[in-house]
Amino acid sequence: MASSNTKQAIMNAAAQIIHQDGILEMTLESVAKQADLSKGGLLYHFPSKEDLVKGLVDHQMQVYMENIKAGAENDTTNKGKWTRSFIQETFRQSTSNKELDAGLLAAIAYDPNLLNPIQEAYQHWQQQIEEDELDPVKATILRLAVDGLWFSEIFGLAPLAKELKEEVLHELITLSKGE
Amino acid sequence: MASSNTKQAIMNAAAQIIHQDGILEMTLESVAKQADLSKGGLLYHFPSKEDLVKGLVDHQMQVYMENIKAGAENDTTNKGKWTRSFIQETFRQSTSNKELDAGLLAAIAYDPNLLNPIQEAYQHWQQQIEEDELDPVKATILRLAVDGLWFSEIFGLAPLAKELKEEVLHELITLSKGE
DNA sequence: GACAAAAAACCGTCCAGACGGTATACTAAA
DNA sequence: TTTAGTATACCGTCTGGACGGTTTTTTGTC
Repeated sequence: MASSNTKQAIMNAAAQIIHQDGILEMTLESVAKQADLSKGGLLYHFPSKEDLVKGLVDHQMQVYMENIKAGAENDTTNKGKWTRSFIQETFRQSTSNKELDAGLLAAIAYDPNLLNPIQEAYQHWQQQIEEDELDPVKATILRLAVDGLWFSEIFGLAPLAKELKEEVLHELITLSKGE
Repeated sequence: MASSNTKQAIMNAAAQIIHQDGILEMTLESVAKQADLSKGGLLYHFPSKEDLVKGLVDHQMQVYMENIKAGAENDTTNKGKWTRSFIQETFRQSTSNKELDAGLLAAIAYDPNLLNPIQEAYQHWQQQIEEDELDPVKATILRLAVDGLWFSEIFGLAPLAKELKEEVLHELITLSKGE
């Protein structure tokens, strides 16, 4: 119980360091310090650095997956429900949740294999989106657009002004309701 | 003249290692070996590792910028020319040029500040796209969609099948020609 | 064109520091 | 007294980069 909280604190600390100072600054010591813990204490919860990165990715992905599934299932309109849920949830993650960003970057830096769970989830979503009672090409463009928005936030590549961002989201949702 | 070739070879080597083995494997020694050079020789051309990463980013961005500018200027239709050029060139980069990917990932890992030139270029393009005689929201969505496509290639997040990818490109270009 | 001198390109070794991880000791609660 | 959790000390390895040297290319002069 303390264990679970500490684990969470450690992952938060790691994500924050990655976000602020870059991946190379995320050392066991720096994470431990940020989480107000000793290196030994950290290693008790994550026996290796790879375990830490894996923990980051897996934990964030679990939430991400559950939310998208729930969004699709609770949508009263069948047509485009997966596309819509994907748009909503990815938009939300991209603007508020920096931990998934950190996990993504850490994973590709430390070991591309750690991306596997994310890649599998995406494969599944892409399939749902292509079979969403919409034109597959247009639906895919909607998916790519939110991904692009997320991308722009991660790397700071002309992230959209708040107002434009809201308009883009609104338009994407509208388009997800079909022709 | 040998200098220029060697520099290019070194950057190629660095990009290849990043792409194959990840950022952490890109050490001065591994790059030197891949470029068929000694560590001393490498450090002659790039006095520090940061210089190497900066070189990667700057060189690739220069090409990227020139191509987008040229594409817009050579477009006979005024409406949507920047959006179209951005789509074309980013699509091209995302499918064939892995060096910009490598530069992007290396930069964010080693020092987020190294992303500045890319960020400035994007800011400029975004502005052109918003003033491209198209609906700004729709034009922005097109931009984001190609970025999303690039994103999907970098991280392997459900990269599109070849055929779908072509259809998406075609549709984006069509949409860039206005309502 | 010959050739010395200077500059450019390149090599291999060495080292201080940082890092991941182990071993072990401590502490508080049950 | 056991055990989960934390702390401290320590070790072996790797890495960036400094450095002194060597080879190759260019340049200036006759």
